Amino acid sequence: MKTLSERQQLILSFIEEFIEEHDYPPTVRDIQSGCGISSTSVVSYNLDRLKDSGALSRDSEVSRGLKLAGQKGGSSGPVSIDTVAVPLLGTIAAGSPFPMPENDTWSDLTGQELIDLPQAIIGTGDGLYALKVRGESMIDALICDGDLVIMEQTSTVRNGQMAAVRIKSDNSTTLKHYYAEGPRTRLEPANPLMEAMTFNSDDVEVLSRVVGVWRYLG
Amino acid sequence: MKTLSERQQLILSFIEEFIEEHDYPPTVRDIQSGCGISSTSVVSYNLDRLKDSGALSRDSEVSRGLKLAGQKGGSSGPVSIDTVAVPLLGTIAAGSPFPMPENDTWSDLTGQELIDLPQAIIGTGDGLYALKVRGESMIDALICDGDLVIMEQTSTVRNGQMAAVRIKSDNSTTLKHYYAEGPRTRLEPANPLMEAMTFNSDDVEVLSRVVGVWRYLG
DNA sequence: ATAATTTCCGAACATTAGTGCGGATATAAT
DNA sequence: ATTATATCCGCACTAATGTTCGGAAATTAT
Repeated sequence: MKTLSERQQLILSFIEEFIEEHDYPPTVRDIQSGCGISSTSVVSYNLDRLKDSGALSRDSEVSRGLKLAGQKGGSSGPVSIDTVAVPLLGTIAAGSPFPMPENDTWSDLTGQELIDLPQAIIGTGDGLYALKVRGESMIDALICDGDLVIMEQTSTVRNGQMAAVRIKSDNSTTLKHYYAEGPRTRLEPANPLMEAMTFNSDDVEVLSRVVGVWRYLG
Repeated sequence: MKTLSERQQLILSFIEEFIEEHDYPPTVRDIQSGCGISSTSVVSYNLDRLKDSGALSRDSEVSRGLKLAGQKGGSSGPVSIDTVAVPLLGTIAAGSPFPMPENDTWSDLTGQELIDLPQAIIGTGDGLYALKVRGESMIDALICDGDLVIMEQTSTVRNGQMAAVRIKSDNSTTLKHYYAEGPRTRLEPANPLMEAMTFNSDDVEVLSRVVGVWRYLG
């Protein structure tokens, strides 16, 4: 996709702010003066470019006929808050390969099932994805069948954080609290009743960080 | 306050629907044809009445310069979805009394901390409340320190559901899977490695049903 | 009934606001 | 350099749109 020019980004953010303030979209001339553009035709031109790029839709010959892409309709009824959509990439089960967001996969997330989580408890949601747990293989991590695990794709975690780690020597993947201790790395189950284990640091590979766990009991 | 005429209510609902569909307000003439009104001036007249009654605000000499009263500001960035606010009533820890939403408490929820959960995964949210877990006393239920437990106040649960139950004879409260088996009641820990226990049915009291568990690992 | 008030009508009117067009400038490709 | 291509400029044109106004019709008050 073509990148948006500086002016187009300016226009886009101006439209956002204008709607935020007035609850209706700006006119071409509002954008003109708001973005310091010399001619209305230039605004019109760039609006068409933005339309081509899919950033917004435009109703022809309609004043303020702008709609930002991804803008949800007005809401009544229950309260609305900001949420983040997290793609559900697959399931984890004992023995099965650990699903990871590959670069190829990211671009083709269309049709993926999405999990909506409140932004307040999840953060920005950048690089997050979700996995559904199958089976009881994660009992040590206090995670059971049916749980939804929210993960952040990263290879660096701080000590004490929970992560999906792969033990290269026996090609297994588990969720453990991670403690790098120089040449050795200690992996500690969430269940304090279980024993921790240590490995050579170059034998463990961090695949993703565990951000949260959601268990729903209908 | 003066009651709105039939035509004014019609106009009001038309504006709502129009915004719902287009994401920008209608023009005077949109309203005219949409509500079958003979003259634009009549629309303008009634818009002024609606403005007087506070039902909407109007920007003078601005096309589509309408804003419905009580309309939420437009949202950019993360998507907004319907959510349910659940009050956080307190904490559960080993030995401490189990917090329950008393009738008195419900009426005075002002200032209570609220947890927002997506309606899609929580349901209507009726009678729900949240508790924060302190300590490791719930390990058997695969629940650890810091977890947020979402509960529904009810005294009737179906077999297999997880509930907060009180054992009268020793005045303790735990979270267990509940199985009524005639005169005896079996309580089964979520952790399949642990043993189930059975009690006389009139010795166990169901306090609340466990709807969900949320674990956040910053 | 009569008067006062509200609501409606139709038709202009005056801005507001989207679009088109010739040409100037820039930016990228050959 | 030279051709394409993308942006920009100013201006005019026209459609879209809010407003005004005299008077009719309906509703309410006295």
